[in-house]
Amino acid sequence: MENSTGCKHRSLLLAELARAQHLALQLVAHRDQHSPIESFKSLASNIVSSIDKLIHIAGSSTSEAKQQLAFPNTVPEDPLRSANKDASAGNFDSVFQRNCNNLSKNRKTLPKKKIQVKVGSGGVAAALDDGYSWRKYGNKNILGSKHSRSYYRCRDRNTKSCFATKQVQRSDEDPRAFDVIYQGTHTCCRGLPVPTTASISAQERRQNQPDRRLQNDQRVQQPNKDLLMDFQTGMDLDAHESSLSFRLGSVTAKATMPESVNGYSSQPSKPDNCCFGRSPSASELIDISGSPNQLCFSEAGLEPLASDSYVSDSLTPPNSAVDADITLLEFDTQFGEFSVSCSNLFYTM
DNA sequence: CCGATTTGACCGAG
DNA sequence: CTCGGTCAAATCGG
Repeated sequence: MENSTGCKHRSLLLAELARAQHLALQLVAHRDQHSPIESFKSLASNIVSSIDKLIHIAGSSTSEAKQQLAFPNTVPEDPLRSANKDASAGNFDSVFQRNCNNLSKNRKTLPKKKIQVKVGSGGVAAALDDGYSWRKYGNKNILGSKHSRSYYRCRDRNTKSCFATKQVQRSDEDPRAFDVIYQGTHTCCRGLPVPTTASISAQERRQNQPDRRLQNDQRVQQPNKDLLMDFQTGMDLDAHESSLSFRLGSVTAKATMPESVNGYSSQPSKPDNCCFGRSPSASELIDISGSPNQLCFSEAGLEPLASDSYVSDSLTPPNSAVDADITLLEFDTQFGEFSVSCSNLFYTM
């Protein structure tokens, strides 16, 4: 239940979000009109200020909400991806250059996506299997926690420079639950995940699937990029109603953020926000979190960046006022409905 | 032998 | 100084 303070916070937040959106759109317009760099900088500065305000508003509610507001339910952008985009953009911003230079140093401060998985009938392995291939690189006893935390990084870290990492720790409250913290997005396009299954340590894989080579062969799947490319423009983000509408093929849909997002309360067991529509009886789950799949504000509203344009375009200042990562498309093959999980809604300058 | 995990050491942030 | 995150040598197992 939301109290009056919560309502007030929400109103403030939404108003400030609307302002930030307006500024962002102005920024885009300035780009196209080839306005002087000073006005561009001024707008950028205002947007930064607006975001700062947003963080403070959220922060006055809870400190956790503060982080949630800055990077709501997010699988954060991979630092390497930033570096690549930076490089391809040629000149850009020193902030991203620093990200590139201080990859490991900044990782700690990167936004995280925390989820909680429960061990079901499939066992620990199935509960923790997210379809990606991880290599354990550390284990640590955490102060105040009964269970140690395991550190994993993507197996393609060296071969494909995929810097995605995750931490797995058994919950103190519920021994059947695991807290999983993801950092960075996969650039390896490996393992396309059926969300109901998921990631396990190599040790756990061995325990359950003795033939590792077979496992390795099976895990290489390609993301459904065709669907991503079919994602059409015509989106509209309504900051006042916290909704996102868009079309996919002939289907028009509207997503409304749940209370947990609007009220900035934390619900680790329900990491996906922006979901909508009825629960499909026959659904096809497509996780595209490993793909470049950002939405980008433009004059036309909120629209997706095509995979191919992602690297070169999405971090160039004029084109990237507001981004959102889609991590999950849920398509109901029976009813033609689908839902989108926006793991990220953030500003890039 | 090779690849993966374990584990103590190290480093940086707070 | 403490603690979380990472490194890398040692160890394990197929």
